[in-house]
Amino acid sequence: MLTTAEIKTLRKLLLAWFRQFQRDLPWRRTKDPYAVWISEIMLQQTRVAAVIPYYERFLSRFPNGRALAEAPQEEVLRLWSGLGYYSRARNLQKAAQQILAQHGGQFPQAKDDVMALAGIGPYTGAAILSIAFGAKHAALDGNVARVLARLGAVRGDLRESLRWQLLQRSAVELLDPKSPGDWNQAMMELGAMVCTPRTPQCLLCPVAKFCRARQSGEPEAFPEKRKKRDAVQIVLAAAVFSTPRGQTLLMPPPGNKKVNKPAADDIDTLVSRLWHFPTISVRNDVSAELRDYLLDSLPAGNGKLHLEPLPRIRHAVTYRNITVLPFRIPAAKIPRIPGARSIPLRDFSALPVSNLTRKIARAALLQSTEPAAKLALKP
DNA sequence: AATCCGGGGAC
DNA sequence: GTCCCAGGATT
Repeated sequence: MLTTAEIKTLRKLLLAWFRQFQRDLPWRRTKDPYAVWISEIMLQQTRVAAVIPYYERFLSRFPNGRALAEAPQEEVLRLWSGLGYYSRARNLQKAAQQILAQHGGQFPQAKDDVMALAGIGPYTGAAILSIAFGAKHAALDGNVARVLARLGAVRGDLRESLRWQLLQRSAVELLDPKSPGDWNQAMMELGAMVCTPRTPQCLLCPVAKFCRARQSGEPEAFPEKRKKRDAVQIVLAAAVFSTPRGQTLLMPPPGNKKVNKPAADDIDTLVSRLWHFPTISVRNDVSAELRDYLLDSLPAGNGKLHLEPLPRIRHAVTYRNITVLPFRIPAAKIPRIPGARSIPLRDFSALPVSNLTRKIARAALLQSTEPAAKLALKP
């Protein structure tokens, strides 16, 4: 436990450090609640470097809540394509529509109203309210939890309910009531830049003298590592149709089916419910199973299918290790399948796709015998 | 309380 | 290869 005087000193030291050394990030140049909101959603479980280009593009395409609320969902997903956790984008637009309908397009300032928005939980609500409105809410995320666990030498799994509540109380106690937004960002910045998971830079830490983990001699021993579930191996086969003009075929986002518990190799889930190559989960004879699947889905009389194996692709999502075996299928024209689209293999920017689909397209391009394709790839 | 959802940079 | 990231929704 820290004394009141120690807490005041700690606040002063950390805030001074933050104000001197903070990174210049795009969302720190504004207090517009809409912009702060977009940044906080994008930053969920996603690193700063990955977010920056998406943030810039998204705000330039959707400058305000109304533009976001009134856009086609596919356009929102298209701007999110590649960032992952696509329910964030779907919830983001839903919340924009809530704000338009219930708050006249103005981002709400009451905590209950903010927490009622789709995709906004305890962390994000506190972050937006403190940063955009200066409200006194402590934001507890993974970075802050680690910093607090080290400051107090907290043992055990931080995500455990009671322990998270303990950390939440610590966060509230330390919160600087004079500048809650800067304080929350300072705690996160410290966690991201100094008090890092593996090798904390205690020599650079402005509050090291208050840190019990440092006093213990092994700060990196906090917090306790959490155990992960065993990985499942999955093998998929994907069809990459290819016309002389460089067009290929993508299947539309799968509709929402009422499956309680999808299998680990459920294709709809693995393609993130976005546009995707014709894909199946395979067991034994890969090309034969893919051929059978295609002959079933294609209109009759499409002739013979020539399947050329492409280099295999590795992709990891949560607990799944996916191997994709792509096949290039030369075709004079793209077969007509209801809902499917013909698009250039070289440019998927018109449709929302996951990075798994991008990887398959890239493998097909690299393998292409067309010289121009290789030249166009490398900048 | 557990599980799931993407993806990749840092180590 | 492993870890985990400015978490939230769902069950």
